[in-house]
Amino acid sequence: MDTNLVVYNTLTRKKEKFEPINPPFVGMYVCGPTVYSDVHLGNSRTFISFDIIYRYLAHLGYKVRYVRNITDAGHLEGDRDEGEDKFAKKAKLEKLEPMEVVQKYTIGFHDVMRIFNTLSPSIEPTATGHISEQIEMVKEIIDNGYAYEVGGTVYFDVEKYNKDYPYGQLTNRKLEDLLEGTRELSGQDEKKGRLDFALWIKAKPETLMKWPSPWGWGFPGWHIECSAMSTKYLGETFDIHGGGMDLQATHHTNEIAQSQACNNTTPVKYWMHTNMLTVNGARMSKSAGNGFLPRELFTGDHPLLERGYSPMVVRFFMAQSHYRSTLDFSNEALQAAEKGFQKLIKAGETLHKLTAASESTVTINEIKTKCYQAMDDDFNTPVLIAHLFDLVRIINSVNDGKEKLSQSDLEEAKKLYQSFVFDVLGLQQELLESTENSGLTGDLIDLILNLRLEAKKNKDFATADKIRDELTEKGVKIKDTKDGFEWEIE
RNA sequence: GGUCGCGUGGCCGAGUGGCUAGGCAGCGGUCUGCAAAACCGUGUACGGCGGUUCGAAUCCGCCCGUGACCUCCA
Repeated sequence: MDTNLVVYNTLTRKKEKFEPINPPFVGMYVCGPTVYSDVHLGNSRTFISFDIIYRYLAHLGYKVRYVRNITDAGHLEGDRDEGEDKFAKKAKLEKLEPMEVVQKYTIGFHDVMRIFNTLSPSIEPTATGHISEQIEMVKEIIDNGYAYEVGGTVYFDVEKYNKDYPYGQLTNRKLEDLLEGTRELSGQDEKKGRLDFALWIKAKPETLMKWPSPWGWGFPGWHIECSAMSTKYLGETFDIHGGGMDLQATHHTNEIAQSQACNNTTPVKYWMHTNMLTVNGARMSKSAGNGFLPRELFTGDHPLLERGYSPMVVRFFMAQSHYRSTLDFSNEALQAAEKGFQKLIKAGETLHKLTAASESTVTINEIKTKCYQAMDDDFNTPVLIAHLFDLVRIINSVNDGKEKLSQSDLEEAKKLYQSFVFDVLGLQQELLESTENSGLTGDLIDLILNLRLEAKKNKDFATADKIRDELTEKGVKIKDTKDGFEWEIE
């Protein structure tokens, strides 16, 4: 199959035509969360971005195997292979078993993903579930001469590797430059090279999460899980590997080195990285303490938030910027997104009430072409949304009787709307009022508004306005129509 | 210090060597008893200074500002 899709490849720093290795199949691996704490909004952005990418690939007809891991072991506090285990630390803090920590935050992560309407990956493997695969991989790397063991810990020999392959390729750096930015080895260090990193780490007596291995009891290094699991489920070379930009320099660089050293082949054809979410211009991060939890955002329970914003508003807000751009968070920007989102969704409702004319006065096909062009250009969702607002204008104009759509164009418009708003962008209608509309409350509001209608007919505008003002104050928005009214609860 | 970005009208945010991005807000109009919604019209934006070019916000150079990574974080 042939498409016009072009993707930006971090590896080459260029946009490239997307040509999967085994079409129509596409293998995509995305680095998932380390489940030792709540995911914040910045994390969510990456997964929402890749959700849209996944959805669009599927929409184009690719058979995508989407693998997103759960890191539930082996992630140390520092990346110098000497810090405390993140799970053990959290477990101590919360007086839990490490696996209880894992369970708690895995469930929390899934909840957030569901609320944001992201599709589940095809496979969601865990590090602890693939210890033997990781051990096999480490053995292989040792056999190939790119790793060495010191007292139960196995290190990757970066300088050796760099003689054969470009270690700093992903971030366009030379080994010398990398070495410069690294501290000297201290007398106590057991690694040979300053850039060497652990593939397998010897357990200390107090280590809780540990497994037997050829090098004694220990646990895997952080990077090896992704190499092992991507190889297992997607093969030695697969199409897309994604993750946040912050993983590029260390995690992904090491991942490439490990896979290459083990399998003797380049692991990934297209590397894709999403940019950071910022707050007041600075990166949202756990350590900076400026990270929002999704829950705080929805309820507005955060000092920086004026009020809450719904999950779909947030999703729409994110889609309004390109995944490779930073996105800055502010109340003003969110409120603008909220209005835009509502406009888009309302037009969708209007679309289904339209009646067809004998012929069209506007063309839908042109917009459709532009929508595909936008997404084909490295998943350019902000441009896609701009075109969808052209469709919105047409829908509303037809509704106002100013433009006309033929039956076939009307069908085309519905299809277009469904495809891009719901299937690709993954937005949903948030009809909080729908249950209320059908209940007693709805009946009562209809009753009141019918009384108001009579007042209007009698030119008793004082009463009519009073009813409207008071209902508005209670959150019932009223729109008068030609021969009646519409209302909705805010 | 090294690597890579970014700087677009009131706010957010795309983009292209010459042709309207879009959303929100504002202003004027249509509609309406008045509103709301919708629609129409409206903004001569691209950090600064040079250079290339018939033409640059878009390419090049320098400068200023700012951010990310190089140390845990998507």
